[in-house]
Amino acid sequence: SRRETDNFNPHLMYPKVICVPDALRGFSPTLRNRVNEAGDTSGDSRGQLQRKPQSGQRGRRRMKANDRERHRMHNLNSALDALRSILPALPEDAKLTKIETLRFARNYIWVDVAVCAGVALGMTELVPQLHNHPSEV
DNA sequence: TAGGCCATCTGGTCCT
DNA sequence: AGGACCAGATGGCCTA
Repeated sequence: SRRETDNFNPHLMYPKVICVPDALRGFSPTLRNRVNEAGDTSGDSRGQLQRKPQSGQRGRRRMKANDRERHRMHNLNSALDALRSILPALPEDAKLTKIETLRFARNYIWVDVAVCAGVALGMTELVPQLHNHPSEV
């Protein structure tokens, strides 16, 4: 990907600074459409507003399931935000993408934590090996 | 304009 | 039966 090749090398210990100037990040296109177009649902063929209104018990179940799924994904994103917040040396405006966050955390755990642990335990002979990353995920 | 990223919807599957 | 989880599909925004 462009972002990965230009800004983030998963083999680097830390990613380069990545600017994500998106004031609307966190708001889905669907929600933005709802706000901006006030009922004009063109262009969102799968959006809730343009879907056939589901009625009956099946429709109610589907809407509840959608709600739960939205909530579940928001929780997942909150967890990712929490992870981002504890990763070291990240400038304010350098919000990592999801995949970058996971890779960065993995590298951080694998190298920094493992090396520190190795040194602390006096296992210095293992430290050079820790710099050889296991296969990429 | 293509490609990356993202939020959301949806149906399937598994679990309680 | 209902909830959690997952993956595919879709469409909008952003950047090079």
